This record gives sequence, structure tokens and C-alpha cells, in this order.
Amino acid sequence: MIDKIKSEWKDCVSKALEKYIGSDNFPEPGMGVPPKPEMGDIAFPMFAYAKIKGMNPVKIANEVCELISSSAHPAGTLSTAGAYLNVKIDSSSLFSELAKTIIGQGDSYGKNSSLEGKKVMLEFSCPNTNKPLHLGHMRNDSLGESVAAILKANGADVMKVNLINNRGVHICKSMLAYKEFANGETPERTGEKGDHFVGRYYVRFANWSKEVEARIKELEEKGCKQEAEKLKADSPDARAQRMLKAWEDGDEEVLALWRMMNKWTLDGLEQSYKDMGISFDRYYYESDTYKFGKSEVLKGLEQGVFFREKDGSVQIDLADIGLDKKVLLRKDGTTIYITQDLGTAIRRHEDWPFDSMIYVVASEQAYHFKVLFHILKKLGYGWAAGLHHLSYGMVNLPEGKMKSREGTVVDADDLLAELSSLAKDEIISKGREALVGDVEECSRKIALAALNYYLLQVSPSRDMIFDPKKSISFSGNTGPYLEYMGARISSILKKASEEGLSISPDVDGSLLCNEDEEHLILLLSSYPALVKQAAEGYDPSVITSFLYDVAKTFSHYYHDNQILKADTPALISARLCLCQAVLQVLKNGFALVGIPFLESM
RNA sequence: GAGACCAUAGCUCAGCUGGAUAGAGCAUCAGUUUGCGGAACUGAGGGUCGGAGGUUCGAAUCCUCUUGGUCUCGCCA
Repeated sequence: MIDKIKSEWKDCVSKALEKYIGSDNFPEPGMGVPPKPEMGDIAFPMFAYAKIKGMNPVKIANEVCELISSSAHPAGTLSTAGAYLNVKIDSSSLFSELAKTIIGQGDSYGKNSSLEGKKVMLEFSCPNTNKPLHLGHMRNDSLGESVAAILKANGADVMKVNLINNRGVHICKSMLAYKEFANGETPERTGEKGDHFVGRYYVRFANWSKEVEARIKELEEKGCKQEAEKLKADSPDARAQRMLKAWEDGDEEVLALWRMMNKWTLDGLEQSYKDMGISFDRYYYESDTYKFGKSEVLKGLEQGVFFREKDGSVQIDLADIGLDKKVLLRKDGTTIYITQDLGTAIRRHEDWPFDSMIYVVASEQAYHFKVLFHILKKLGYGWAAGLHHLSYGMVNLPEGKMKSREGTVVDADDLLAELSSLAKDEIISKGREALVGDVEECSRKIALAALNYYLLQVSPSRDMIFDPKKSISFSGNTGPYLEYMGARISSILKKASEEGLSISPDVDGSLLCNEDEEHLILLLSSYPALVKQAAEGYDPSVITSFLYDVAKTFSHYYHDNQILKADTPALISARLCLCQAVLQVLKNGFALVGIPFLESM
């Protein structure tokens, strides 16, 4: 709606300029926003025309302003400030139509059909099945889930997929440690979550391997070469490698162990996803796709896209994009990471012919995706042009990087539990247990808001510092603050209906004429354009900053203006209607960035 | 050595395809409740936008160079 007004004004200014300059050979007027709201809502700088006319831009602004004012023009008030031509939109007259749109469309307000008919596959999360999720995954999952919601809001047909990294030597490591040390222990028996249980054996392996290595070194220093060699041949790492070979050869015992432990981990991860509000439409498993990847590479070899090195390995020369050679199949015929990813991409396009596929993967893999996409193009897949790597930076801690070796990795489940518990403390200390109903559920939803908002407000490409203590802060620019605004507005509306006041979009919008009201109306009407912008850049932070802006403005408004006790019944109705519209837009925005809406908290 | 990403207030971050006096939050200091949720609101101090050139009427934003940081350049995933 606001877009329409803006483009009408742009046309109007453009036409006036044409008349003023006396030709249509001039740059389109640029549009901006004045630095202060009282100056207006749209700004047209006149500098560019100063040169053409050989005149002072201030004079141009004044004369064009007069030219427009003296004839018919779109609704709004013109003024000038220096070389700027400013338009003040009549927001209160905008409101009645806007309110009808927002309240009428409800949850659909802000959605559009710009990606209608587009099939977008979105890959994210992609855990290993040897340990639980950590904070890094949480940024990935938050981004993936949010981008999916944003693309859907733009009309795209989105398929969320997860690729489970369930094979490889790292998986064998936890299996081997389990076999060696567990004595038949199971998650059921210890009461542990499956992913944590398996993760414990992965850590156990690492320590074990370190111990043995130290012993080997000791023996070598003592000169006991034979014994050292013997120990080396039977070291944990050597045994893990042998286990991998047995796995690939289909050894039933190894496969049975693998199935059992994978299930434990996946059951655990499934629970974490559920707790975090993450879901997928389809799962892919590396164990299913790696062989297919191999056959595709061999096909490419026949086609001459790849070549066989003297040692028997299959490679591709990437000199055409300024890169080195890249191995696709080892000399012994086994596959590597990229082989599997090639297979997965091709299989996915067969399964569900997407227009584009987005990989949400950390920026450290930028090189990998550059190579992957290029190879798919060279294999002749036209759809490879629609592949995109949504790269995001690392999550660091205030103390520095997370390092698994130093035990500084923040576990996802632990973090969520910690945040929930802090939220719970807050509910209890405020004496709101009765009000919120299910305290546990409410705490969890506050924790999610805190987490998702904190992770999504930072531009994806940047590394970020996650401070667990600061993230749970309940005041300031945080997820809980936004939720709180939603709850306060809900509370007002609830009270209104208890008092028998009806809320309808049929109100006199012209009564909403103070600065905050005007600002709110313009914000609400700008929301649909932002939903589009967020999709174009795959950037949820567009939505988070908008939501904060709305909440902050409403907070200020609410502080200074009475709603239920406004001067006249007509004003009460108008303000209630505004509240309803603000609440609806907040809710709609929340849904795009993983902030659960709470009626009360 | 080559490439990618990043550098904005004490700290954590915004800043849309170049526009007016570079903005929030936290922290610090000072205030606001005879009111619908104080998890709130208001105000103050705090900046050479890493540095140097260039393009432009105009640069945090675009270009070049440079400094610093992170990551990558594996027959690991």
C-alpha cells in the first residue's frame, strides 16, 4: 500500500521534473527517507538536476515543489528542506484501508506471490551421527528454519532437507570406543539422551587415542621400536580405519552396531529438533548417496569431463576457474566428501526438480561449494545455475573460539535448558505462574525467542560472539522483549473485550494523528515490502530489526497514550484497532524468525 | 604464496541499490508510576566508520592500494 503511494509520488515528481527541465533526458529521481519523521516520509534529492540546469539545487527543489503543489498530485503534503523535496504521507487516511487489509488478511498479511511456482530446496543442519548438536548448529538451524519461512511467505514451494552424515571414519570412532568400553551399556539403561550417550564414546575414543599415542612415543624414545610398531598397528586410529573398511565391505557385525548407534543418535537429535522447533520435509543419508555419487563420477569420466590419473584416481582440472586439480575418487576407488555431495545433488533434483537449492553451510566451506557447483555445471546440469551457498560465519564465545578438544563447546540441549530455567526463574520471581498456565512450556518459548532472535539479528556473513549470559537478558533489544510487547498488547485487547468493547477495522483513522501513531501506521504498511526484501537477500535480520522497530515504537506510544481510557469512544475504537493491527504484524513477523507468540508471559 | 569473508561507540550489533546532524542495545550517570503488564519509558556522556588515495555535488556504503583478523586452498568431513 505504501509502495503504491511511493511510486505515485515518484511518477509525479518525475513528470514535474520533465516539465521543469524541458526534456525527458534526466536521471530518475532517487527516493530516500528524511532523517527526522517531522520532515516527512519520502525524500527526493535534487542535486542530480543542478548540473543539467546549471542551477542551485535548492532553487530547483523550491520551484519543483511549487510546480507540483499548484496542480493535482497524490495525497500528501509537500515541503522542501535545502535541496530535498519532502513528502509527508497522510498516514491517518491510509489507516482505514490498512487496518481492513491487516485484520482481514490476518496471518497472511505480508505474504506475497513473488516466488509463486518456484520450487526451492533448502538444506540445513546436516549433523554427524557421532555427537549431539552444539551452538554452531543452532545458528545453522535458526537460519535454515527462518529462511524457509521467509521463502514460503513469498509464495515459494519450499522443501526443507537434512543430510545426515552417518558414515565415515569419525562415525567408526565412537563405534569402536563403544565396543571396547561399554560392556553392553545402552541409553535406555543409563537414562541418557542417545546423542549424548554416543557423543560420550566419541570423546572416549579421542582420549583413548591420545593415551595410546603417548605410549607409542614413550616406547620409541626408549628405543623399543618393535613394540612401538606393534602398538601402532593396533592403535585406536588404525582399528577405526579397519572398521571403516569392514563397514564398506558389508560386515554384518559392524553394520548391526552402526544401525544401533545411529538410531540412538538420531533419536536424540530428533528430540533436540523438536525442542528447538525445527523440522524437515525429507532426510537424506550419506550412507545412501555415496555409491550413487561414485557412479555419477564414473559417468562423467566416460563423458570426458573428468580424467583418470596414472595412479588410478579420478580427478577434474579446475584451471578454467583458476583452481587446482580436485580428486573425486581415490585410487582405491573409494569416495570422498565431494563425491557424495555430487550424488546427493543429482539425486535430489531427480526426486524433486527444484528451481533452486540453497545450502545453509558455514563459510569455511565456501571453496567446497564453489567446486561442487562448477562440477555440476560441467556435467551439463542446467539446474546447477540455481544452486546457492548461504554462507554464515562462526559463532564464538566471549572467551574465544569453541574448541571440542578444550571442552568449550556449548551443547545445544544444555543451552536451551539453561535459558529455559532462567526464564522460569523470571516468571516465578514476578509471580506470574498462574497467569501463564504451563510454566515449563512458557519458559521454553521465551528461551527460543531469546536464542533465535539473538542468532538472527546478526547478518549471516559475519562471525558473531554469543554470550550466553547476555543472550538471556530480558531487557533491551532481545527476543523476550518482543514477546513481552506481544503479551502486553494481547492483554489490552483481552481487557477491552472483557469490557464489552468490540474491535473492528471500521474506525475513523483520522483520529490517529500523533507522531507515534503515524509512525506505527507507516511501519505496518511497510512490512510486506520487507518480507520480499528478506527473501531476496536470504536475510532474516531484515525482519528482526523491523520487529524491534515496531515494538520500540509501540512501547513508547503505549507509555504516553491511554488506549482503553482515551478521551472519546471513537478514539478508543481507533486505538484498539491500531493495537490489533500491530499485534497481527508482530505475530506474522515472529513466525518468520522463530519467535513463539505468547498471549501472556 | 593464492583466494574468500570481516573491521562502525568501552562491549555486542544495525545502517536498504551512495544522500541531510552515522544509529540501537548493554554497561555508566541522571530521571519517570494517583495509568490499560516497570520484562517498560525519558535524558546525558561516549565515534577520525582500521589507514591512505580515487570517483562524485555528496562516500561508513562504490574503486584501487594498504594494515589487522578469521577461514579456505586434503585422496578429512
